Amino acid sequence: MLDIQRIRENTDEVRTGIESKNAPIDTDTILSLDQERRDIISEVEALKHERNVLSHQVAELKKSKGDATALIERTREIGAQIKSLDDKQHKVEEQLDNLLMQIPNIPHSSVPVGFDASENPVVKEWGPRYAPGFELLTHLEIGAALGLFDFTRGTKIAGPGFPLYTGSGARLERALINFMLDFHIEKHGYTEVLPPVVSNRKTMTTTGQLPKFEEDMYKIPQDDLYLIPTAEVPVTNIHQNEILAERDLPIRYCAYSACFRREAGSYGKDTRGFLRLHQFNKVEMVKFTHPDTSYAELETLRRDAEEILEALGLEYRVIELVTGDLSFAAAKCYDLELWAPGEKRWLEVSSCSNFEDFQARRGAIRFKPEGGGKAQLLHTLNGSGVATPRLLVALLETYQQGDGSVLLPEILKPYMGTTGLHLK
RNA sequence: GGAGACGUGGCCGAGUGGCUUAAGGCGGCGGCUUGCUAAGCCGUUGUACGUUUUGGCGUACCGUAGGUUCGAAUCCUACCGUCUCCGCCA
Repeated sequence: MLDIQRIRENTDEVRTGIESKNAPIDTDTILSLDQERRDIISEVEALKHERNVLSHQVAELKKSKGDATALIERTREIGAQIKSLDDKQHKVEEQLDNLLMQIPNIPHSSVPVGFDASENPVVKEWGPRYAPGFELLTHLEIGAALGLFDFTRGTKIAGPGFPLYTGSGARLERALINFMLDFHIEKHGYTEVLPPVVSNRKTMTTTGQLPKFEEDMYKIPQDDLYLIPTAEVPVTNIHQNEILAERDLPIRYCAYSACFRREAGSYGKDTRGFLRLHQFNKVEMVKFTHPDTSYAELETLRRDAEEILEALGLEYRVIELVTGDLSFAAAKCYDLELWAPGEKRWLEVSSCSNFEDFQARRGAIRFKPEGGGKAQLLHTLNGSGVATPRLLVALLETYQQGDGSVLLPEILKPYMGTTGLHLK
């Protein structure tokens, strides 16, 4: 959510920013509702002040056995006016809130202006192109040969997009999760958390999934809960409605969670194998930072994700998102993409974003400045570190051998017990 | 799922319709003292919104939302949460 004061005082800047995200914005309606709201408040507060004064006079009169009938009559009238103005104020505020909640975050000034993903610049490329002297298989062919997963039975159990990992495939999935968690904890100083995989309406609203993207979520109506699309949601809300000490910033959490996405409207795209799933596993990093350091923290966040890919020896590139491709809540975002040699394409495995105070305002996440003064909103950031399904794809396809086996990087040995996945 | 108890400031805790501008304490902050010394004394203390001549002024906030009343932390209703006991359960 944007600061209403910012919309009021820098209307043009806000409008330009929103339009660069290809989102329409009706600032006129917002500003007139804002004005109406403030007018009502002034009026109702004057009436409440009068009522308070008169009520004290009633108390005095009653104490001295005087006649308070006229005063009581007047106060009763004021009460009725207050009630009607209160109702009006609630209605105006509801309309205003609804509009404000629909407005996306404004891109940071460093973000290149562009219409869509086709204009995203590549800002970094790393690693050698893997070119063995044999015909490369896709992860689906490798997995089928080695018995790593079973999409047919996953579909039987739950439906398409819900994968069943089997044997070494299940262990490899678990190994990757543990490897990434340990890496971030030990090398990058994150604190591990293991959050609920469901969240309530308020929590989903803080991070920006609601109210705009209700259709993208799995919902449990009986209990008014949603399955989380990413650990970003519960972890960012750890400090919802809290005031933190400035000296405790930045706070860095990493979390494993299963993630659930309906992917409504994306049928036909990437439906094969692991490329797009309704349920997948991801290690997520979340930061709570001082506003002055959030962009430096975005760079190290991205670096923390890159190091996972480098430790696994996988070729990757970094994309900077143009304004038109930025998500609703993000002010700036990098995507990390792995090269999948079997699929012969780049696969997005991480998204590292700075949300500035957009989520913090929705969730009332603040810090108290060291030298005293008012609590102010902090900045939230998050990045995948990283998502497993596409990581698994790139890993299998990169490390496949000519004989149908897969030779995994040494760094996974402590987690897998072996580096070789062989045909039975 | 059933029964009961309880939700008050950063924390503890008093408060049964107007003398609450939420007592008192702890903690924090500022100052004084420097032979009460792992101390003592004094002062101070939250959030949001509106308004403003930037000094203030006003309004609201005692789990949340309604209601009763001239007036609600206090009375009523619903909901949420915590704790205890019972039931069920990995």
